[in-house]
Amino acid sequence: MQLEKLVAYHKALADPTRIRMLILLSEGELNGQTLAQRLSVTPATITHHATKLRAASLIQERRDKNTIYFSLDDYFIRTSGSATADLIYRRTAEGSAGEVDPTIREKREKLRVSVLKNFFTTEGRLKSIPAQLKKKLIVLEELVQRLERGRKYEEKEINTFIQTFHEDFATLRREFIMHQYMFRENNIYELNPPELWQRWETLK
Amino acid sequence: MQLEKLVAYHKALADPTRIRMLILLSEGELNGQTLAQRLSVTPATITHHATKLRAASLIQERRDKNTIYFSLDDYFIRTSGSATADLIYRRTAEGSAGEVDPTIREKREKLRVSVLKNFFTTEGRLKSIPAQLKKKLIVLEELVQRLERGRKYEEKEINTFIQTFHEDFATLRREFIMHQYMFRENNIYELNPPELWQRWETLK
DNA sequence: TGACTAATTAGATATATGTTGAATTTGATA
DNA sequence: TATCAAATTCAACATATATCTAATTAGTCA
Repeated sequence: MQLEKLVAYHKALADPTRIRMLILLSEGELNGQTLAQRLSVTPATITHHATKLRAASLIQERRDKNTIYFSLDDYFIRTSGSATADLIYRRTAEGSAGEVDPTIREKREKLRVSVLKNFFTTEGRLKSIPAQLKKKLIVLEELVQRLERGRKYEEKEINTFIQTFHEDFATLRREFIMHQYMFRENNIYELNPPELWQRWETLK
Repeated sequence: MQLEKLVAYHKALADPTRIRMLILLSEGELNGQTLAQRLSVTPATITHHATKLRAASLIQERRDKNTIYFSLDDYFIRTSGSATADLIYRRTAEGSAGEVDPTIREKREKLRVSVLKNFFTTEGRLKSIPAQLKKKLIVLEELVQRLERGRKYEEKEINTFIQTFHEDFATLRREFIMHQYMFRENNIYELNPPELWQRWETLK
């Protein structure tokens, strides 16, 4: 049955330790001992979780001597669009060391300007929602920065806000959440701190 | 913490009853009693699951007199790209009654021809993977129909097959799975029956 | 072969969760 | 107000699962 596979997939991702495992693996392959140490659990626990992640085709293994190295299954890495993959993949995009090459910064700014020019009308309305993730994020960030930090918004307010730019408020509202620009609780929306935003600059 | 939300989301979808609930709701809103009956559980169980689905923003509620009607949160409906949303949303796309307006059929054929023409070279190679879901599905279907029904493929075979059309075999292989054209078990790939395929014709 | 290391398995425990029937609450209506 | 229907809460149970320690297996290398 088909249903069961879906459930198994979500079960695999329904545990904090396993997600943290995937996040660690997104920076490169690691063996069981190391994973155990980094996650403060025993090797037995790693084996347990590895079994489930493997069953869901989320990780792969490679053996070298006595040691088994785990890594993300490319099957999984490729995803962007699921919030989960976002969280895990985002970190790999940019090395945690800061400092950006000035040439790179220039390029980014150029891209940003060009996206804004192409996707917004002269009146400032959004012509269409970019399909390409990087461009979409530029647009989302552009919109979201017009919201007030720390203020709580009703769903209706958000809808109205979005509609001044684009008719499809449901999609955009959802994208705000998915890419961590906002969060919602009991239908109240609020801006996330920018550290949590999915930033387009970090995508390769 | 951010991690916890992700986990909660996956937990919400990590139960067969809840997924079946969402599938039922994809055909329209239903109240608790009806859901209970359709799923062969008690109303208490529905309340329990509804609480979790609501917490994950997957359903909405509307009250009419004494009765509460549940429906999918548009937040969720919009998704396409996650296999889960695929499974749930697919059913809503085309009314189960068959028969398609011949004008519509013509339009579809035109779109298909145009996509094939635009995305394939004259040598039959794939120029690029369409970003738009509908077009992507046309391309995927075009590729996948060249595979043999009922035959089991090694991962390497699939890679080789795909590479005759496009270099990025990892992405395409993944798309085959995501959109239900194939399934895999222990790294053996096999075609799904066409009834399971995500068909582009059913997208509006 | 024997010593060593990484991984896995097995058994145990605590916690989480899906389900139910019974009791309670909520809202509508006669 | 009394009554009815739908939903929710509560208490109980069974099952699943995350984690650990200890024992075992697998594989390497001197």
